[in-house]
Amino acid sequence: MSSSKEDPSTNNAVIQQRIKDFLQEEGCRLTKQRITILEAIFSNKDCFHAEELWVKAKSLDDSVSRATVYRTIKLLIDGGYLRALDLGREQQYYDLNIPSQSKLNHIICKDCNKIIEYEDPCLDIRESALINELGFNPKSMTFKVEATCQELTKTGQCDRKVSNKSS
Amino acid sequence: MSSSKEDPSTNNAVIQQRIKDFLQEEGCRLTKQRITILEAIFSNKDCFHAEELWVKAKSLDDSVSRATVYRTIKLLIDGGYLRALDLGREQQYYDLNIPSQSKLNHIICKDCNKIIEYEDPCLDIRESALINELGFNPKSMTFKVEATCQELTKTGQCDRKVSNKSS
DNA sequence: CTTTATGCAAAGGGTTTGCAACAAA
DNA sequence: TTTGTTGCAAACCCTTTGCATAAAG
Repeated sequence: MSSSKEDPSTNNAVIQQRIKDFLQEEGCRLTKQRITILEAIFSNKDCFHAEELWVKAKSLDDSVSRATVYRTIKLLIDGGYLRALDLGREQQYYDLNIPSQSKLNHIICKDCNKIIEYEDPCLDIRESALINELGFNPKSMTFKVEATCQELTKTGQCDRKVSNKSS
Repeated sequence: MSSSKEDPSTNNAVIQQRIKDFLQEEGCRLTKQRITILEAIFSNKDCFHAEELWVKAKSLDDSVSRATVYRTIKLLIDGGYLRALDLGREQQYYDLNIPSQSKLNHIICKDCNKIIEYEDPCLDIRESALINELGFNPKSMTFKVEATCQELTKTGQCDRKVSNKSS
């Protein structure tokens, strides 16, 4: 019951199909660029920004332009399939907004610059209750932590960081 | 003991002086523009963005330019007196980074577009512990909630929102 | 006086948009 | 065919920066 791998609602192929259905219901066309961008999104583990997504999509189909990536991202956000994260000023980050896959909380490692997503249901429940007491109905919650890596501090390297010993 | 009004460390005039001292120690000059911008910052209740601060400062001294506002903000962030908030993509928000006054958590009201700051020590403690267990030393934490206003939903208006009955 | 700070306007950088060509359906 | 979509490049918007002038110390 705690395994989500068998849960069809978390199967990427199923979700991808659901998004395609959504697009068609909306009267949008399933262009090869949009399909490519979807594939690029699902090939990402966690969150990503537009430029990353464009590079990935472009590697799958060279005809994909930045503009289409931005337009598709907006489309998917409107449909509720992607979520914007506001993790930094430089560029917007996005991730899949599938309830069973959404990890609302982010650690930005100041050492390796990676963004680590993690879940904390306690946090969500507690904050929902608290916000509700303050007179609001929460629609989205994001928790961002900037941190340094203990492993890197202790051992001089960590799994997340590409080894910088050689070179 | 729970009153912070008498605590000299939270007295705006004292903090403002401390910032001036800091600037001089750093070899910076106390120009009238910087002093004006400081006054504008302290006349704000909660967080603000650069444009708001510029408008406020300009109303106090018409000679203050946007560039100087941005440069002063950066100076104060470097000194640890202001903090950048990353509440949205459009523009950067800032607030005073005085421990006793810092409210790390923000509700962005989707109805009135106001940003409400609130404190939740439990949240900070819990998350610090959790992040630490994950192998990180947290340096900064921000929690953002987008929400709708219950009062506005129920009564058609709320105190935060400027009345939209007339007009 | 010396040196830092300022205002202005132009440059940056991510994102959006107008438009003519293009391709789903 | 028809209508929505694309790529391109220009436009946008917030923020930063180069430079000549101004002013703090």
